[in-house]
Amino acid sequence: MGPAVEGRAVDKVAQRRSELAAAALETLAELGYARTGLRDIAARSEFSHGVLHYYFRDKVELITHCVREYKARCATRYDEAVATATTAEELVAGFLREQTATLTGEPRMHRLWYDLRNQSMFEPAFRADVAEIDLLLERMVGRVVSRYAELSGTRPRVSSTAFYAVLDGLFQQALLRQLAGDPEAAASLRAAVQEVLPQLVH
Amino acid sequence: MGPAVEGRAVDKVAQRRSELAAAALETLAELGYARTGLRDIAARSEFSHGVLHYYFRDKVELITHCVREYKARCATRYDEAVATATTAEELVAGFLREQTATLTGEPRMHRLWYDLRNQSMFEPAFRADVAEIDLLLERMVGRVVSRYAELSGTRPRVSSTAFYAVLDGLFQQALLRQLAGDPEAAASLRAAVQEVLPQLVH
DNA sequence: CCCGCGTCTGGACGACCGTCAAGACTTTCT
DNA sequence: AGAAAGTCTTGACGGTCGTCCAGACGCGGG
Repeated sequence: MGPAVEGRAVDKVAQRRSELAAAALETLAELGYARTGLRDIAARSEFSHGVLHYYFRDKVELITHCVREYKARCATRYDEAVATATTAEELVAGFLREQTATLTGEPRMHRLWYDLRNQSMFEPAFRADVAEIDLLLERMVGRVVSRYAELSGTRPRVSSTAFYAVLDGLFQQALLRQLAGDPEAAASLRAAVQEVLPQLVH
Repeated sequence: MGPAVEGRAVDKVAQRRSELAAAALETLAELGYARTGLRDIAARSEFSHGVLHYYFRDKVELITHCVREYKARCATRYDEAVATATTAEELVAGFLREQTATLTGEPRMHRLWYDLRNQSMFEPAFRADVAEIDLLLERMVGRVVSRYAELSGTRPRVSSTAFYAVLDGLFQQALLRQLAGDPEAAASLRAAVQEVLPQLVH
């Protein structure tokens, strides 16, 4: 029979799905979407490849589930900096610290995000989830910007949509350089943001 | 024996390589890197799949050659607008016209570019070519910006590297929306650029 | 105890992949 | 004309892919 308490069963299944999704994320971050097979994912977990179809209908559902879990981690990255900063300079410093830390610390995770976002341009099945995460990220940037404006007594000169796109473009260039082995990548991202940001909020 | 005049032979071979590269570009733009096989490419040409290894050592060289041909087309997109504009407003108008035209007219080609640029984050074999194209695009943007500054009697407030990253970020967001079927994608790109640009050059 | 169910393994399937080689066809030179 | 070189087709190769399935394993309830 199934588990005595249904809630427990759901939890157990959900936990295993989460476990497998974590292995999938790690694999995708290392190999990229184009080179990742289900056997690669299973090899990074403690199970065999067959179990993936026990917990997920197919590959698309597995990756979709991955992306959903990934989302939760990302979209709160700067919230602490927003909450603790008492001056505009402090906020910028906290933002830059966090941004460069994630650039050098988790570059593989970020290239995965860009990879999946690109896949959504080809594969409609990914579009809804990608758009949702993108919106979360945009709002996160929006919180930073509006707090900055508040602290500095100024106001944003551009919409938060545009702001997010701008910062994302700068970050993506830095990520390309970081992954190409450029040791100056983080520093020049810092410089570029400090160059651009004051122009857009003043 | 081979052709009588070696120059002709090279031309012939180069032409066929170009022909096959064009078919490859079309296929990649339609299917994306992850889903494109050599047989798909051959099917879009008038030859069979075996010929690809006659003209290219392997898949990587084929795609690399594609990307190199693609580069030539892209990096001069705004040059005419730069050359003909006599006022700053005219230049902006020409830039925006060209940008929105390419967004709605060749979205598949642009998603391919972003796809390949992302692949270079995983596959070192693509890095050199991608970096080279990115540099060409950056310089193209640089020409637009410096001409704008010249015409308007102002000066750029940020480096051309940052400028390129910013515009690229805006374009990428618009492309995502365009491919998701948003009919407002081009209009909001226009709006965003007009919002951001004056802040960065004034 | 053993039965039944949830869980997991490991192999098999057909399809597709990049690569390659044998040979047919075409063109060019002697 | 005959030979040789260049060009292209075809089919095969070993491998990997996503998917599926028969069965083994563990475990709690009859």
